Order: sequence, then structure tokens, then C-alpha cells
Amino acid sequence: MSTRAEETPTQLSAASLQVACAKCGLHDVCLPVGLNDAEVERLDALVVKRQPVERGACLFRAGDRFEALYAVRTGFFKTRTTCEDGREHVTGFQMVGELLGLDGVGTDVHTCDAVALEDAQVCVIPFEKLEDLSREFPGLQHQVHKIMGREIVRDQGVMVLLGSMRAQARVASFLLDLARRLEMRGLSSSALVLRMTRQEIGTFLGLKLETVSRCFSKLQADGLLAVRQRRIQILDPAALRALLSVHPLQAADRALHP
Amino acid sequence: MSTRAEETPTQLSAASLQVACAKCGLHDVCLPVGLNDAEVERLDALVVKRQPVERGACLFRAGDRFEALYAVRTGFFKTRTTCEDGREHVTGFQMVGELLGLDGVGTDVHTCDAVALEDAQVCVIPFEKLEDLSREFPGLQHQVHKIMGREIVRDQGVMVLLGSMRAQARVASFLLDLARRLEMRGLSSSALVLRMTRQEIGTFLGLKLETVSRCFSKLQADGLLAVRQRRIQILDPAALRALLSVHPLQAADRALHP
DNA sequence: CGAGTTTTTGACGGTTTTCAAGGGCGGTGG
DNA sequence: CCACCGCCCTTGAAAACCGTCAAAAACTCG
Repeated sequence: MSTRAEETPTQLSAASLQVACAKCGLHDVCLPVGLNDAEVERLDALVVKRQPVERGACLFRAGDRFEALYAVRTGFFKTRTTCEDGREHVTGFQMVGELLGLDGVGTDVHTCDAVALEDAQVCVIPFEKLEDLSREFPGLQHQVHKIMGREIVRDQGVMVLLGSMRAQARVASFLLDLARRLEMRGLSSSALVLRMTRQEIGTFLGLKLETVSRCFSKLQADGLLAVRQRRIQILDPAALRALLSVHPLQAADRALHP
Repeated sequence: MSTRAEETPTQLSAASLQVACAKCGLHDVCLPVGLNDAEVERLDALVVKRQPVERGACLFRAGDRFEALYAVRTGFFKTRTTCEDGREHVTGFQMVGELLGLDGVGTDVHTCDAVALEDAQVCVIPFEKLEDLSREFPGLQHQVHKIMGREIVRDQGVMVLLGSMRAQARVASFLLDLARRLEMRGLSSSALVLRMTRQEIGTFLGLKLETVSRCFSKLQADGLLAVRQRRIQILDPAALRALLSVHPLQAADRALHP
């Protein structure tokens, strides 16, 4: 496992796969959102290559030179940073239509690994060419900025989660986020099939895998979820949402008289 | 407190303050890094306004329309998000030469408050004009991308801190980060004067203020710091750094035989 | 079908939070 | 100038939460 994607000659014809943002089903959730036809056409000229990534393989690794962004076309990824000492921390999960690689923009070097959690396919977007094109098209330029800006906001949301929520609220938040993203893609927002292990969820949420498992069990016992291994059904989304604002951590009162 | 900056008519002549990135002492740590003379000159034409912000006032607030980035010229800020229920979570501290406002790029609306922790002054950089100019100058465009990219990497570093470090390691990391940033500005990296309260450090690090205080006391008792209220002296930076890789959390072994 | 991984569950211990009280510092007003 | 007051910081003790260790069950893949 963890063989580099480029090293797996599974589909030598990868580069010849036809790409066309204009006709792609992800048109509404991917990079071209909000672009006009002329702009999408130019973007198509730029995104000439699709690349398959086997389950368990890395699309890129920390330390790799940054050259392109990748749009997930099929499959599911995690990004992780490996600390000097071998610990792994998952910084995010990316599904169909989401972008990978923004971590490399700042320093021209990737700072995390992108690992496929199932067989996947990505569209390769050479970043220099994207910069060139976005100087021509204000709409594309704005879209690039928006995508980076949304990533910043997303990261700050995770910071709040990690910094101020209890285990159960973190798990609830994680599931609701996943459900929301699936719904945006027209998929079921109540019947989830997790693509990642408890361990991976745990290092993403700043919890141990046992704690994640216990939270699932507790939420099931309370009737909010039906859990069968990686198949999770959200039975009571409203109650899950209510858990988010329960914060044994950080009391906000005491503004009234001492 | 918390009066909006624009509402404080302390210095009506604010807009008339001369701005010149070319001659600014922050030239080496601020937005113009790496730009050539012509580019800096054009940037000067864009950054026409400085704005004072009183201690305790908000430069912008969550919900405000996003229109500009702000470069801290003097003073010290925190950015915070206030959850629906009134809890506050600090997402970062910004010092001289650092940018504020990137949180608004994604949605055209600010998602956090920027509060001055001491009397401050910022350079206002209208974002639309910055976009216009960066279409002309690839160097500036690249710089804008790099700044956003670095923010993403920084946020992911905070995620790792919050998700996998113990209280003491978080505090050590916080101090070392502060020291590093001061050093980059030619200031002492060993004698720090904190501009924020223990409470604010706590909500940034995902800890209670008492825990932060206890960590300071412990680090002082161990001879790594000298703590006198907000005056903190780093006595043993190497030992502080060593604390970062101590992780009672997340055992990395077990790769060897079961 | 069997080996290995993943998940669940239990008991225990450690870290951090919670609750509470006291002290220091700076600002305001007498 | 000094006293008072509010805010910030420190410290202690008890409790809650989560991590650690361990074992067994369930699932997956070869």
C-alpha cells in the first residue's frame, strides 16, 4: 500500500481519457461553478488529463513539489500530515467534486499526503496554467480565490470543532457535515456509508478510535443513529444538530451579575 | 468596548495619512514581499488609506460585507468566531505585517470578528482592486495566492496542534510560534510581552484559562520559562521544542510485530 | 475457510475541566 | 496620594471526560 499513484501502471491510457468540464456531472459542485461557457471551454483546454489513483495509493505526498490542483472525479480521499515522529493526523476528507492540493500553494511544496480511500480518478489542473488563465478571465480568478477562501473558512470551522466541542458533538458534527456534502451532490443525506476507519475519523476529530466507536454506540442507544459497521443511518438529524450547541466546555453565561 | 472602528472619530484625518509600501518598515514581512519596484509602486496606489483601530474595537465583524484585506501596521489583533450560543473561539492572533480579512474571500462576508488587543493601525487593501491589479502583475497574483496558501497551511498546523497535542505541548507551541514571528521582525525572541489574556490564549488553544495558567506555572517550575503576569521570558527554547514531540497522545509504535 | 484488520466493549487511570477562593495589578475617584 | 474596585491571574480539590490497555466479536479479503 501507499505506492505512489504515478508508479502504478494500471491504466497507461490515463492521459488519453477525455475530459470535459462542460459535460461533467460535477459541473455544479466543482471548479467551474459560476463560469460562463467561454470560460469553461478554456478551462477544458487546461484540464487535459485525468489520473486514476488506486485505493491506498498517494496522489501526492508531503515534500512533493506542488504543480497542480486535483479535482476529485470519482472516489474518496483523505489528506494527512505525518509528524516527525510518525504520528498521523488527518486534516480532511475529500469527496467527488472537491479539490485537493491547495496545501501546496503557499510554499510550492505539498505539506500533506493525499491518500485514496477507494479507487479514484482525479482531473489534473496545472496550477501555473490556471494562474495564467485566471489573469485572462476575472470570473475564473474570482472563483480560484473563492475556493481558497472557502478552504480557509472550512479549516477555521474545524479549529472551532477541535477547540471547543466534546467528543460526542465532534462526531455529530462530522456526520452532519458528511450528510450535507452528500446532499449537495444529490445523494442520500441519511444513509451514509463511511469510507474511512474509526481510526481515521479519530485522528481527524482529535479523538481515539475507541472514543469514536463509543460515541457511535451512544448515539445509537439514544436513537439518533443506526450503526452497522460503516453503514450509518441518521435517524434524527434535528437531535444531532441540537448536540452541537451543547457545550459542557466553555460556559458563556456569567455575564449577568457575579 | 467593542465599538466599531469606523464609529470612533478619533482621527478624522485617517484617510489622509500617507501610505507607501515602498518605504514601509514592514516591506519584508508584509504583502509586497518579492515584488519588484514597479509592482510595489502600483500597490501603493491601491493602498491609499490607513485606518486606526482603538484597543477593544472591531476592525470588522462576522456578517460584515467583505471588501478589503487589512495589513497590520502597528498593534496586535485577535480574530474570533462567536458561536450561536455566545461562546467565543479565537482563531488566531495577528501582529505587525500580517494580513486580516482572508476569512471573507470565500463568501464575500466576514465569518469572524477582528478585535484590536491594543491601539492599532491597519493599511486598507480593497480586494476588488487587488484582484484587478493582480491580473496585470503575475508577481502580485502569485503573492496573493501564496498568502492564502500559507494561511491554509497555518490553519492546518493549528488543527494538528488542537487534535493531537497535550495542554503543555500546546502552550509550548504557542510560545515558540510567537517567538518565531517576533524574531522574523527583528524583535527579541526570548522576552515576550503577551498582548492577550489567559482566557484568550485558552480559547485559541482549546484549553480553559486555568489550564493555561497551570502550564505556565509548570514550565516556570521546570526552569523553561520565567513568567511574570504577561511578561514571559523563554529560558530554554530547546527544551520547549522537545516538548512538542512528546505525545502521550497517539502512540506511533506498533508498526513492529503485533 | 482462515488470517488479519476493524470494531466493539469493559475496567482503570490520567489529564483536563469545574468549582471555589484568594491575591495582584491598574484605573478611578475621593 | 491613597483607597477602592474590577479584572486578571494563580492555586487547590474534586469530578468528568477521554485515553490507555486488554480482550473478544465482526467483518473483509485472499
